[in-house]
Amino acid sequence: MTTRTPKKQEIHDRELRIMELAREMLLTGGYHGLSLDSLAAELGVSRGTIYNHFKCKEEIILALLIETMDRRREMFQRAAGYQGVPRVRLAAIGVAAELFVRLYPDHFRVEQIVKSDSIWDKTTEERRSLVKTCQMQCVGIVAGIVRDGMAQGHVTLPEGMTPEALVFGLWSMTEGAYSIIATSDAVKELGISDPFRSIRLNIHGMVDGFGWTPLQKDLDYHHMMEQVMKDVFPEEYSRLKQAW
Amino acid sequence: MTTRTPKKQEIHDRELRIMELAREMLLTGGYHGLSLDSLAAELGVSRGTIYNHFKCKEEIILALLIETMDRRREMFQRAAGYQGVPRVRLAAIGVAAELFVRLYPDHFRVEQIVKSDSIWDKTTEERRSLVKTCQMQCVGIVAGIVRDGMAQGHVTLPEGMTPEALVFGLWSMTEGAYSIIATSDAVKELGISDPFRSIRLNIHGMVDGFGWTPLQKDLDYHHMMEQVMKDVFPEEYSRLKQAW
DNA sequence: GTACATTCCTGACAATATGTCAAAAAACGA
DNA sequence: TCGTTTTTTGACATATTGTCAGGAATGTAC
Repeated sequence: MTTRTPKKQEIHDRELRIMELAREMLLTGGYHGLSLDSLAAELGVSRGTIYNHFKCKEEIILALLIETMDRRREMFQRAAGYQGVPRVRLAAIGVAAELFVRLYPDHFRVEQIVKSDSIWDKTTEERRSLVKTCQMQCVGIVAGIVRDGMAQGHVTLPEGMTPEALVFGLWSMTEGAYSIIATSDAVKELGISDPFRSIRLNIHGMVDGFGWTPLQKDLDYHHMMEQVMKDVFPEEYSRLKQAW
Repeated sequence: MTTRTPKKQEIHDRELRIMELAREMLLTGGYHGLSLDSLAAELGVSRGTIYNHFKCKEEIILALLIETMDRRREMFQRAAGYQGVPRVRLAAIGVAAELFVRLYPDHFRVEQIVKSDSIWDKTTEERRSLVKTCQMQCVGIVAGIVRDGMAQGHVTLPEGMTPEALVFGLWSMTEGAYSIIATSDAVKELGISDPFRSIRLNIHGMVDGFGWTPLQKDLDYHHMMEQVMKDVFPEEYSRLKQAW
């Protein structure tokens, strides 16, 4: 199916190379660093050929975003399947989120660009809906764990608060934290040596605040998260340790 | 001092008009919506004149960012001066943050653009340091309240967690939430009718999680925040109500 | 009021983008 | 091998940022 004809194969391979190179350029030079002129030159094709693969520059960026978003969803799914009480499974999601952002730090660069620019008008409905689907699935996975916790009587949310609202809080905190870490050197100047640990502590505090058992003081979450890494994300874990 | 000569006054006035119009264009069309060509045309001057005011397009954007950041810092300062126990003062900061983002929704648009684009190289050191100073001052104000709470024995942070780390968590959550609200319609689809309320609940939960007294259940924070609005931000409050 | 100095404004110019498309080239199929 | 289809090309149209020499307006001294 992949190698129907040599030509098809060549085109398919080129698309991969376009995205690889585009990600590199975007990472080093931001939106303006991704020049279709240089991209085409570097690839040894004309600019017209690039437009045969993608309708416009923005479509390339969105394709890059979807690529990593998909990877994150896959990691979330694996984490959610971890054996244990719901709160531990929630912590496993945290492990996945942190591993993801540390393994693919350029993902946030791309996300920022997508958020800042009014690129949505130019892109195809198909790709846009892919982004949204991916987002909602991630939220759904986490909300499912919250529901499990409630069903098992481990946590009761305040009046008028839905599981999705709690997930929204978790999502906001991680999203905001990673964005601040990536774009500001404020964290260093605040004397925060390990911002990821800070966020973990904050999230543990928040979950504790809703009385979700077992509470932080009754379980060694730090040790547990190490375990999750080794059990669920062995490959990613070793890759991260190599990089550091 | 302001009206030294008619000419100086004219130039000064024009700078205000440039920023006003630039903000408008940036808000409606993002980074690319701000075209110096149209800007100059609309203002009835040549593009060269714009460059007499600002070194480059990015400087205009940064100037806009600083303008609103300054306004937020001023609001934070007022909130921190509210009479009450530290936790209530912290809630007052929350009121300020929420009022700010609702009164100046375009601020986040500008912030996203600044974060996404590699504009920092092009801008002057002077403006860049203004941004950072403003950030650090906001954090400092909130961290001071946390320190007050600790000094008065209302809260004890976990081993190895600094007041700045807690502020980092609060900052992340609000930053992330406002960014998600502004750029994704996910919140609506999640059935979250009032995302600002959701964030308030999450933050209350988090502060509760650290055992900061008086706890949420012992004080009517909802009523208290209404009071803060009327006491500390009467003008902003009425302006918000008008807009809605 | 006039002449001179200074400041300010202009619009053409260079450089660099993106996106389009007719025509050329290559690949395919019988 | 030859006609058909697909793919690639590069010139073109259009738009944008930033520069700068020269000209216009303004301020100043007498």
